[in-house]
Amino acid sequence: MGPSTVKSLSFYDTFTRRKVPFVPLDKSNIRLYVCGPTVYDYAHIGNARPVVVFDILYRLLKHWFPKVTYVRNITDVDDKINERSRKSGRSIKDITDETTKIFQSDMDALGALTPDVEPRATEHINQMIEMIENLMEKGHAYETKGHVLFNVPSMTDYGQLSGRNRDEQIAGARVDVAPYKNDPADFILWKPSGSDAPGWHSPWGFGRPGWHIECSAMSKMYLGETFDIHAGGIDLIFPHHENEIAQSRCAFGTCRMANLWMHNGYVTVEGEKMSKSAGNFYTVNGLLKDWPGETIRYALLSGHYRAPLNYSIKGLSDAQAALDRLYQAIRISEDNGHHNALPGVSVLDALADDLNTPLALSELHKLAGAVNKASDNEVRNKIRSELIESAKLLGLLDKKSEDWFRRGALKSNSPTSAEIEQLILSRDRAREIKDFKKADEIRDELESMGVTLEDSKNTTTWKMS
RNA sequence: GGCCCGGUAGCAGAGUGGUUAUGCAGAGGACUGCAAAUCCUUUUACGUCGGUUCGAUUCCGGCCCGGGCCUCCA
Repeated sequence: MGPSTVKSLSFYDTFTRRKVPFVPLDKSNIRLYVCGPTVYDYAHIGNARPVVVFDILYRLLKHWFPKVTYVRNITDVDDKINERSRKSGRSIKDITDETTKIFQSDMDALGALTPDVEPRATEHINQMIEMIENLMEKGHAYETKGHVLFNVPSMTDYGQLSGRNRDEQIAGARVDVAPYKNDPADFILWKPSGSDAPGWHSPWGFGRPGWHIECSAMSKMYLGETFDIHAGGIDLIFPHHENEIAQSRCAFGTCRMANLWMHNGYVTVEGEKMSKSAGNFYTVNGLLKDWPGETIRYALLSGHYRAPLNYSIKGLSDAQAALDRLYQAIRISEDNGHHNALPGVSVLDALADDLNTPLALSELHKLAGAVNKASDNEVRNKIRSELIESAKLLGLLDKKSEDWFRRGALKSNSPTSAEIEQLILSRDRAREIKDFKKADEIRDELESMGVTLEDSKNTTTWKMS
């Protein structure tokens, strides 16, 4: 082994369909945009995947560069929201405000850092209108019957991200072409609102924006006309990101919107794609009632972000077991001085190579094994610090290990800590007088309450099993 | 129809042209009053048929199987 060398960052770019070295536009400020949620319902585990995966990207970039600006939008104007409002009788603001709050606290529970900016679409209507006017002036958009549409044929190299030409997509279209479109591929920038939908005054009458324009307008506002990385779920490649590119590049006259496009794979349930429309989804909020957020996070990281991830309860319990092992390694030497440790090179390398989180996790386990095996205290503490610093990059192991193992608050029927400590004391007394029958009875009693004891040389610790 | 991904041991899941992934589960052992945790040893692999090669799970091609996208979608 030579001296430890850290690889440079490289990521798979959807646009060029290959792994490319990361070359910042501006080393002093890395600019990252990730498509955020449409706030009308609880986030499901599939919505959480890009949040967690690109949270690691954010952490990694922050480790590499002095400043990163991370923008994740909140889509709070959308026909699905309108429909939810109509059906529930609740106001749109009520729904979007509450859903946003739940989303933020759920993602927080998953250990995702808060983005630097979380712009809401409804607070950027003016920027969108401005951009649409710009597109019209340049001949890329037209108005018809209250709708403003982007004219796809006006952009000669449309379709590069998704790798399909215009004829192909028209030939394969599953949906009838709206009669007001000049070209079947054209898409909506602005549409009219009646009394039943939210709207804003615009040069084209009272209306609301189309789906794609918010990301173009808000990324421009916070990150500029061209920025480093644009990321999101794989299903956003077409049409969402393709159309964002069309809007931004045509409005600004740039040759690219983002330098690098990253997309995470789907989460499946029982091998099938999970989606709100299919109804087969697990919400993060629901999962948090049964599992620590860190476990849910670990499970999301156990597969490579571009590969499909099959979600299962088995996967969660595997993740929990894996975290138990990591926390156990930290636990055996809880209070030692910090060593100003740096993340392990192997962990950094794994993440630097297109966010290889499964490999990074395995390196964490190797470090944990090294901690367990270390005979020298000094060495053990050093590796332990390295483990903790490495895990930070993955947003893991940030709790006190005792808190991790005593996750009692999760289950309402669990005994209190005081009750457990009391029983342990009784058992200790029994053990002192070698009444092992009684000692074992007490342990069995605790076990039946979900508490596992661990005797060490001079003390007994416990954990929730 | 067009385009794009995969198929690795019991499960999950990396990776590599020849050398241990990793976690869980299984087997044996150490430690323990007994356990738990930990440590040691250990059993199951690379869809299929060809090609390139001294050598392929790893590269190339055919085939089989599975999945996704083609204007709701993370």
